This record gives sequence, C-alpha cells and structure tokens, in this order.
Amino acid sequence: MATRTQAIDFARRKPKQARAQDTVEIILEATARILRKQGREALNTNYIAECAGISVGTLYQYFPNKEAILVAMGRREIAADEAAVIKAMAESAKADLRPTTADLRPTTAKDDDADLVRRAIRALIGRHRRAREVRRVAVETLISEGHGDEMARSVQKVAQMVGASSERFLPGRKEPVSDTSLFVITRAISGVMRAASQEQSPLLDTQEFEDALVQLVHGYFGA
Amino acid sequence: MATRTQAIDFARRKPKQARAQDTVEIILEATARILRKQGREALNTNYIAECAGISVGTLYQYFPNKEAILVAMGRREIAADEAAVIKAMAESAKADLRPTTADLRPTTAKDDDADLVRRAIRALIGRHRRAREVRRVAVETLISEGHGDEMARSVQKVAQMVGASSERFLPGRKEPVSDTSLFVITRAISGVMRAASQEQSPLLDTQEFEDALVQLVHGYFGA
Amino acid sequence: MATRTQAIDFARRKPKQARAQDTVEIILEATARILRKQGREALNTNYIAECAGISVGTLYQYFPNKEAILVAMGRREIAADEAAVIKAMAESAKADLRPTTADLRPTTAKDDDADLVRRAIRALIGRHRRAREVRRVAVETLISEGHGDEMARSVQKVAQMVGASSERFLPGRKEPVSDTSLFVITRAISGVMRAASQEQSPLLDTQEFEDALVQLVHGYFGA
Amino acid sequence: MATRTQAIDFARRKPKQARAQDTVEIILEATARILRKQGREALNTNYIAECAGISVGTLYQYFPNKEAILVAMGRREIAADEAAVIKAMAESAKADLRPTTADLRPTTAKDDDADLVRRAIRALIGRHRRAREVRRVAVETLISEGHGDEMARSVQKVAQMVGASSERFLPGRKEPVSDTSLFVITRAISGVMRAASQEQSPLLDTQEFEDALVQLVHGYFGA
DNA sequence: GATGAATGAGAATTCATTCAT
DNA sequence: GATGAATGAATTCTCATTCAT
Repeated sequence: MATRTQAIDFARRKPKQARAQDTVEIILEATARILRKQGREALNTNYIAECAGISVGTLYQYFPNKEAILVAMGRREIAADEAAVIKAMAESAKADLRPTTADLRPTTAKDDDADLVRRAIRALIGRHRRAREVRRVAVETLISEGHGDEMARSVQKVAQMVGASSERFLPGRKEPVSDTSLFVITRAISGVMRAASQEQSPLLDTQEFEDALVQLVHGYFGA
Repeated sequence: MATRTQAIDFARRKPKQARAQDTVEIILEATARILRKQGREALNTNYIAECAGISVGTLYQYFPNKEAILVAMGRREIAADEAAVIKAMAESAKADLRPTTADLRPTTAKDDDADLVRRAIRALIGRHRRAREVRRVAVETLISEGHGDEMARSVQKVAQMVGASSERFLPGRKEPVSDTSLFVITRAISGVMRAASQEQSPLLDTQEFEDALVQLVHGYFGA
Repeated sequence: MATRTQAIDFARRKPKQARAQDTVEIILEATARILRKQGREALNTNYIAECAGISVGTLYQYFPNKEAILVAMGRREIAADEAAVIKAMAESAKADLRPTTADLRPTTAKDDDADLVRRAIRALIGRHRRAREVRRVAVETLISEGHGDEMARSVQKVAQMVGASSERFLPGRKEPVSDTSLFVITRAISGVMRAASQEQSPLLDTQEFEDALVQLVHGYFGA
Repeated sequence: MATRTQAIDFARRKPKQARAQDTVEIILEATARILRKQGREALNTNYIAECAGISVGTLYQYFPNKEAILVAMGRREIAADEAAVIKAMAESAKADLRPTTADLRPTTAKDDDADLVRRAIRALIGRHRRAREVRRVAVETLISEGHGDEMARSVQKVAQMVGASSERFLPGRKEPVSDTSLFVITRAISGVMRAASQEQSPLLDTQEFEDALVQLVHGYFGA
C-alpha cells in the first residue's frame, strides 16, 4: 500500500505542489504555536488541525501520525540551528565584533578563531532565546523516535567546521579534535543553552553569558 | 532524611507506619522499573500499581496523581546524585587516585583540587551510567511541574562546595566563582552527562570521557 | 426554537448538519429512557452512549460533560412545560370546558379566567403525569448547576401571562399581582405537582386533584 | 448474623451506651456540615469519617452503608420539623402575635386558627432558613430509598392537627378536611418553602412571605 | 483532495467497603 | 470497639485515527 510505504520516510505524501507544501508548513506552525503557548499537555492532533485551520483528515494526509509531526519539527529546528550557525560563521570575516571581555582574548592570530566561536555561540543563543518548549518537545521526540543520530550528526558537522577553521589558526595543535572532545564540547554548549531556556534564566540575554560560553570553549581547547 | 521528607511533601497521606513507608518505596521502584524497561509510553497508574503488586487505590492513597510520583522520583534522583558526589568528595583526602591521563595534570598543589573535581565527576558519571530513562523522565517532570529550582539548587550546592574547596588550593583566584560561571559549568557538565545517557553513548564507560570532563572544568577556570 | 438554541449553548460542537442534530436528540432520549426505567443510579456516560447506540466519544463531541446532558434535558422539560401551558391557554377561548366542581365557581365574568387557570393547570398536570424521574433529575441538575433562574423565569413568564389575562376579567383588582404572590402561587402549584409525581400519588389522575389546584389559585387571589 | 438483621432497621447497632450515641451524633453532624459547606459532591464516607474525627471503620460500625446515614439524617430533619411545628402550635394560646397584615384577618373566632396556621408556618420557615442542602439531600435520599411515606406521614400528622384544631373554630365546615385537600395544601406549603430555600430567595426573611403563606392556607379553605 | 463525525481503547481518578491489627 | 491501609470495580473523559461523503 502506498500509504504504508511512504510512511517509512515519515511524510505520507511528497508535497510537490505549492499548496501542499503550504499545508505542511501551516501544520508545523500551528504545532509550534501550541507548544509555545500552551505546552505539550495541550498538544493533540485535533487541536493542531483546528489551529491550523484545516481538518484532521487533511492533517493525516500529510503526516502518518502524531509523532511524524514532531519529528518533522525537530528536523526543522535542527536544520535552522545549523543554518543559523553556519551563516553566522560565514559572515565572520567582514563584520565588526566588539566583545566586551576583551581582556580574555589576546590580540593575536587567535582573534579570528575567537570570532568564529563567538559568532557560532551567539547565533545559537539567539535560536534558543525563543521557542523553548518547541525545541524541547521536538528534539525530544526526534531522539525518542530513534532519530537522535540526525541531531548528533548536525551538531557534529558544525562543530567540525569550527574545528577545521580553528586549525588554520592554531598551528600548535597537531592532531585534529578527537571525537570525545567534539562530543563533550558540543553537548556542554547545548546543555548550558538548554538549561538556560528551560529554567528561563535571565542570563540568556546577557553579554556575560555569551562570554562565559566562549570561555568554556577556549578553556577546553585552551592554551 | 532529606529524601524521605521531600517525597512526603507531595504525598497524599503521611505514612506513619513502616508498612506505608514501604508502599511508597514499592511504588517508586515499580515506576522506575517500567521507565527503564518499557519507557515513558508504557507508564500509567494502573500499570504501576499492577507492577508494584498493589491496587490503584492504594497508589492514590500515597500520591495525589501521576505527576506526583514522577516528581518524587525526580527528587530522589537529585538527592541521590548530591549524596553520591558529596560522599565521593569526602573520601578525596585519603584514597589513592591514579588517573590515566597524568599528562593533563601537572603535579603541583592543584593536585588535590583535581582530585576533588575528578571524584565529583566520576561519581556523577556513575550515577548516569544507569537508569537513563528514569532520570530523564523524572527530572523532566520535576522541571515541568515547576520544581526545576529544587534541582538547580542541589546542583548549585554541590558546585559551591567544589568551588569552596578549590579556593584553598588556588591562591591565585581572589574572587569567588561568579553566578554565571557556576551556572555555565554545572549545566555544561550536566548537559554532557545527559546527552551521553540519552544517546546511549559508549563514551560513558571510558576513562577518556572522565578526563575530558575534568579538562572541561579545569580549562574553564583555567590556568 | 428556544429549546434547540439553548441546548446548543451548552454543547461542545455546534451541530450544523441534520445528522448531528439527530445525535443530540438521540442522546437526550437515551438519557430520558434510562432515567425513567432504571433511575439516576444507573445513569452514566458509557451507558447513555450504549443505549443511544453511539460511542462515548461521539457523546462527548456534543456535550462537554455529564452534567451538560442533564442541563440540556432540564431546559427541554421546562420549555416543553411552558409551551404546553401556553398552548392550552391559547385554546381557552373556543373550547367547551365542563368542570365538575361548578359549585366552587360562580357563573360570572370570572368564568373565562377560571378557564384560563384551569387549562393551565390541566396542561401542567398532563406534563407531570409522565417522566417523573426524568423531570426530577433534569430539573434538579439545572438548579444545582446554577441555572435555577432559567426555570424560575419560565414559570414566572407563564404566571404573568395568566395574571395579565385575569386582570381583564377581574375589574375589582386594581394593582397587578405582586412579586411575592407570584412566587408563592407558582411554587405552590409546582410543589404540589412535584410531590404528586415524586410520591407517585394516584391523585395525579383524578379530577378532584385538578379542582383542588384550581381552588388553590382562586382561593389565594380570592374574592 | 446480627449485623444483617439489624441492618434492616437501618442502624447496624443499637447504641445503648452514651458514647455510642454520641458517635452517631457526631457522624450525622459531620455529614450535615459537609452538605452545608461543600454540597453533595463533596460527600463521601471517608470524608465524613475524617470530619467526624473518627475512622471509616468506626463509621461502618454504626451505619451499614452510606445511604443509611442520609436516611437517618432525613428522619431527623423531618422529626425536627414536626417537633418545631407542634411546639409552635402548642404555644399558640398564650403568646402575643402581632401580624402585620391585620386587614387580611377579621377579628373573629377565626383568630385563634389564624394564629395556629401562622405559627406553624412561621416555625416551618424558621426550619427552612438554614441547612438548605442538608434538607434537600437528606429528604431526597429518604424518598429515593423508599421511605417517602415516613415523610408524608409526618407532614400529614401535623396537617391533621392543624385541621382538627381548626374545626373547633370553623363551625361552618361540616366534613373533615379531605385527603386531597390535605395533600394539596401541605405540598403547596412545602413546595413554596423548598423553592425559597433552593432559589435562595430573599423572601424567606420577609414578613410579607409569611403573610402570603398564611393567606394561601386561608384562601384555600376559604371564606 | 478535503472534511469532520464517529470510533473506542485506554488513562486517570474516586470511593464504598472490608478486615487484619 | 477502634483503626486506617488496602481494595478494585466503576466512572468520567481523552485523543489518535478512520472513512463515508
């Protein structure tokens, strides 16, 4: 059965047409909105459909089940994170960065690296500042549905980009960053970010917080 | 005992008799078992009661609702973490620690501090090595039910103990650790640990992992 | 129609289609049937659904909870009472009424009034002769859910109609019937009727009973 | 079995001792208190026991089941009504009654009768002014448990007393009051009273209300 | 493709009652 | 006699999913 088969790649129908694509969008947005405003408790397919302004039947034409919606959202979040960080790093060369904690960073060749790390972190903080519940639930579902690897891969990818760039500027470091180190530093950053979101920490909006995270990275790969 | 008392806060009836106390225990254990073996999906009050070998009615005599059970478990987990870490640190003075990555730690006065941090981390890793789902769900509930502060407080407390001890051995550092630093380092450690559990990372059982975490702390408060 | 509209006030979804409207009807009828045959004890949502030949889910698509069903029934009863009485009074002009207790009523201009009162009472008795438990439970719920005013208003309305008509034929009475009188006479009639239903009094089927009630009204406002 | 047998007369054990008698009292009072303050919804045996300061087990030593408690309360209410009315009537001869609506009652031999009716009604109003929910639930249970006759009998008894006394003063009336009349007038009074309680009517506290009820009786047995 | 009424298994919770201590 | 922990059937209500129109 077509349905069954397609269910495997978690989107019941490949939306080729613009309208169908929109519907998917609308569903995902409605889901995010509910998550943001009422929390996971209030999330159910009927309500998603209602908020999306479509019927449940239509919803099930685009997603085989509830989890698929969350998984799609999770992927989207991760992709958006990735894009945001990469974009930020790409802009690194030109922009003028005036960090407040200049004393922590000697004005050497390392500067560019600092910029890179700082920019990546800043971008991430930006992403986390909003849609806490959305992220949490979506990512959680992604993991619990066995797609945790996708997330890990994305994080790893960005981390490696940072690592690769860094090497150019850190001639002292001979070997590439180990897998363990990569794991630890990426999860450390995510963990701090996540906690700040979840605990609604006011730190999320301070420069001090950004500095501390930058310091965490530099310290770890440190002098 | 802290654990006991707090668990009761949220309980429907104060179990005065030994038997009642046992019942609470039995319920919590059954809950943990289900979480561990079948996951959150399978968790429901009827099933908990069945697994605990009691009736639903009895369950509701000790907990006003499902969440309360998870909250109690969360508190228990946290308290156990705290106790484990503190105990580990207390033993720090006498025991002989032979870390494999000796090169990371110069043999100076800092040694004792390193021991402290390492011991704390080692204890934490130990705690995380088991009952991943249990921790996750319980702690999550704790947070989502608005008791996130309790967890934060516990973590903070331990962190401060480490910080206080450290100062003795780091005469160079004049001021106490700032709140931001405390937040960042504790959440970083927790985040890494949590990710390792959740992603079922094999790293959790390696010495390399422990070393990396120790390095994360030392690097952050760095040279 | 008032009944329909009000019933919907309390309903979960506005049934736009004919089928849906029927469903509401079917639910209410099943409820009445249970109340009549097995009493309040036997009334539960699962059983209502079963008797109605629908699923519980469907039931809850039309009523947010059990009470709402009873409230809807109560409103319906009241509206039907009102309609029955008004209809009876409207027919008053033409029909030939041969009351058995002619001696109680002098053959004067008051006759028409007597007709009016008698007709109203006769209609009410007719309504009460059936569905005792249904009325009792439904109306009780209406009141206990805080909708007692609706009932009062309906009763008052009819009473005022009677009062207004009476004035035409009782030139002797200058002032309109006071609120207190209205309250007392309407509740007196209702009380007697209710008791007759509840106590399953055989009086309900006698002419003597009707006469006594007519006499109660006439006596109260009496000569 | 002793228990079974005694259950039939609705009190599991005949409390011969003072203490036992007290316990029954305490249970009934706790029940009334709950009914008054939290309504029927909140009424359950465990809660009654808790409020009464005894254990459920003890409660079941005095009442075979929940209904028995309500039945006992109902009987008590009725008995108290009866006693209050009878007492009021007994005092009729001496006391000085200054009704406000003197115009309604010509100063003839009927005066004493007026007093009697008025006193009875006044006493009843007094009883109804408090414990609305208590009465309602208790009496309802009494009826629904098939003890409606007891209530009817009590009401009838009082009514007959009034009727009997009246006759002395109403030489014109040859026959005793008919059963139908008795039924109608007693239920009319009860109905008005009940409605006033249930609808929380402010009339309950006015002289006008008392007058109207007196008028209802006098009008019915009319000039 | 869209709709939304219907489904019904399943989950949380209550409460009258019992019985071992 | 008193206690109160335990019981579990019963009840209310939810929500993912289907399918006739």
